[in-house]
Amino acid sequence: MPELPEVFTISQDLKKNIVGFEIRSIQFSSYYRVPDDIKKSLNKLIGKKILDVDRVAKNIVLKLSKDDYIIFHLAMTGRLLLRNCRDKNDNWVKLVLIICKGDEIKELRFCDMRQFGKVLVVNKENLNKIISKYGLSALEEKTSAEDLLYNLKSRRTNIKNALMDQKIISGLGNIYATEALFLSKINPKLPTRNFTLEMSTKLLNSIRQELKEAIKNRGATLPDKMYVDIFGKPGHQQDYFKIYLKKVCDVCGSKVEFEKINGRGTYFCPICQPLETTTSNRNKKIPDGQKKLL
DNA sequence: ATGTTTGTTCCGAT
DNA sequence: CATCGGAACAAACA
Repeated sequence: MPELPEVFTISQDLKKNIVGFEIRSIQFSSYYRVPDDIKKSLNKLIGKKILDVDRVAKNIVLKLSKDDYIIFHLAMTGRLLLRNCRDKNDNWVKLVLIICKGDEIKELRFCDMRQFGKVLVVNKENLNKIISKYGLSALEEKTSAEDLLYNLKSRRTNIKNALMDQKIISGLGNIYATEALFLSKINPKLPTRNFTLEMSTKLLNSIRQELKEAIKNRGATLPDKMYVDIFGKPGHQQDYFKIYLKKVCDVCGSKVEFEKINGRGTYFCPICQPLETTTSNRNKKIPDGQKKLL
């Protein structure tokens, strides 16, 4: 599940709890198919100190001494759990960083049921290369509605699909893209080509509102309980979903539509988020006679 | 049993 | 050649 709010929560908690620790050893699970070169580069990090923890898009980045960085991407079902050595085993453990600070020893366990998650060791240069592949940062103040509009217009697809594209704007996944579209009353199937600055502004505000609320609530844990924070605790944003998993629209009471859009389950209210641009056209522009090429 | 599932990457089609 | 969309990746659950 980890989308930006979940990754943010994990990264923030790690920063408070493991900065200053040193990597003492690393354990790999026998079934975890990690490439040998990554295993090797991880093993070279033994003895190094964790200087900082950061988030880049949906990646968690541990900054180590001497220009080394560990990047975790949790994909769909990845977890990072901070445990004491005596704590009972966790499910689906891929690898464990055993870290210490003085006499204090802790384990950072990277678990992943579906094994889509990734771990990578890079230097600053390669980290920057990875960072540069991502699009706008939703939470950064300097990201403007004009920037978003420009990126959206560069693609020929629907808005839902565009929001999921990390090269356009990074951090959103299926849940928060769905929620932000509902908040801004935009139909997920609306072509990005039809966007106006007014819509982009509204959308960016909704994205920020949604992400900030979810961060405050420490992310969302779905009924499958896959996402938990580093202490194994669920988030609470699922209690504040406005459309995701809903049957009835909170706002107007009509039946929520569920449809696969680009392969991803999407919830939307056909009344609050009409596809026809009849509502909210306060612009004086004449609605463009769109060619409906079939 | 078949169809779902929070993400990303790759490949084929256009 | 660039872009888009779907399949694949793997495992558990209903």
